[in-house]
Amino acid sequence: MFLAIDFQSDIPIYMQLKHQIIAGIARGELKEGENLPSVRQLAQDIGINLHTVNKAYTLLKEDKYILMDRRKGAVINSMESMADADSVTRLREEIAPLIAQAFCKGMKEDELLLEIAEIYRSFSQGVQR
Amino acid sequence: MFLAIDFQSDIPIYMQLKHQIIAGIARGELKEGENLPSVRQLAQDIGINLHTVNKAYTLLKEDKYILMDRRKGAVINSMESMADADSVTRLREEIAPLIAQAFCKGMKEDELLLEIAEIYRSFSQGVQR
Amino acid sequence: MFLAIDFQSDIPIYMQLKHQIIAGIARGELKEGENLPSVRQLAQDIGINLHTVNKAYTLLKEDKYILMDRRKGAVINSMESMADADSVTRLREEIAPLIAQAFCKGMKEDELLLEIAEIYRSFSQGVQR
Amino acid sequence: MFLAIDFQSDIPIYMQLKHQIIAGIARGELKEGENLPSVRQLAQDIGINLHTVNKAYTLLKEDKYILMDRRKGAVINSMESMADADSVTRLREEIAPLIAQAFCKGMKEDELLLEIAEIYRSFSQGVQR
DNA sequence: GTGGTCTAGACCACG
DNA sequence: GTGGTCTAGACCACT
Repeated sequence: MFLAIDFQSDIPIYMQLKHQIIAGIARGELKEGENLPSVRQLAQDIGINLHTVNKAYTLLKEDKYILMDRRKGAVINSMESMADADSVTRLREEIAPLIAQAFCKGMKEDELLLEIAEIYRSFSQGVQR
Repeated sequence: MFLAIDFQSDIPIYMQLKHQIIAGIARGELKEGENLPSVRQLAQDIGINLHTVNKAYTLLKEDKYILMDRRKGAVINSMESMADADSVTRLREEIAPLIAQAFCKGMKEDELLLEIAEIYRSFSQGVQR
Repeated sequence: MFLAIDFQSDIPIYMQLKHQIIAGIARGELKEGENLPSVRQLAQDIGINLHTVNKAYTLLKEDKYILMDRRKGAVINSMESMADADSVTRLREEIAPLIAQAFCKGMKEDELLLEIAEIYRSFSQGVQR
Repeated sequence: MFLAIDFQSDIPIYMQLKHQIIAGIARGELKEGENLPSVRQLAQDIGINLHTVNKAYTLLKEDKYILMDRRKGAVINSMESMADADSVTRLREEIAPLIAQAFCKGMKEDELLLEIAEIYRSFSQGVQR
């Protein structure tokens, strides 16, 4: 899987990392049981600090996307184990401001829903839940 | 309009302020040409520093939500003037990671679309575009 | 002569006023001996504060563009009386940063000179010096 | 690169800073990829507050002169990336009032063009575009 | 009285 | 050690 980090972005690197790994899971590029590179390895590959990768992995673990195994390192969790009502509530709160902005910026309801559906499908394709 | 700031949140105050004012516009509580309180006034009302309010106003101005009128202070812009292709592109990029998370967390496509539609309508109600 | 003030501009109103009156002189719309509206009149016409117009007139007088006559009010000065080596030196200092920006923004020398010449001619047309 | 700030000037310090850094780029003293000092470092060197330096850097970033790299701090952008049609339009509007003044102050067209060309060349010397 | 500028100092997020 | 955030207080430009 390819990770593209934008060092000029105002989104912290560890957050970009987290987002891209989740996207990889959603697209089915990272499957249950699959190993992520070691913290050291990934940090070196991207050219970032160890701590940064570590923070991303820690957050992914807290959100149940991965499991940290002392021997095998970071492993993708099963889709069933990821599901979590609390997270969905948090997502709802995070998405509302974006929708308000979309509305103000002139997006119609059906336009917005079409876009969202398109993005959703770009992920769910080929992933067994 | 009522502004509720969560001082414990990890979202910066100026960002919460920005979000809530945009939500106010989307809900039609703040209409074109209407004045926002002065930075000093609002800062005092909320109990924060005026520079924090100023930062929120500056961002809102850069994103065309408000105008800084030299005579009247901060004024809500017209919905037409807010529209902007660049912002929509930026929104798309911000929303994608949230949808990937929603998918992983077990939300079905129609569930998601239903939620989004609901939020959208909670805004667009009673606002003339 | 028509004065268009942008109340949203980051350029102070008195400065916009000054610029536009100088432009009027340069375009020959305001000729030597001609009267400017009274401070009161102009302030009311544009919908701004008395002090703001006053400040613009004061600056124009300091820079020799107009004469303040107790009986006749503000009067356009003669082009000969406006000339002033000091102002030219000040202009040079003000224009240099703009040229540095033009260069960085990719303007070629001949492009820049062509533009400047065009602007210059849009003024000098029909004005006797 | 040497930065000379005039604390008596009516031009804000952050603006002088911005101008001088742009001039440094135009003169080729600051090249693509080169690092600017950290806000703290520069603030201390000049003897001003770090927030003032920060404001200058933020403006330079918004105008594409520099990039804020999360790992390396402020970095000079490539000349190609600086180019931007909007900025050129804005420059045109800023330069027009100065030309009107130059005309009124008695500068002839060829005098003006000669001066501008001289300033332009003082910048473009030794800079690869 | 308004926003803009500058200073100053604190704490935190980031790398 | 870096920039980002927030607070606080001062002065000034502008209207």
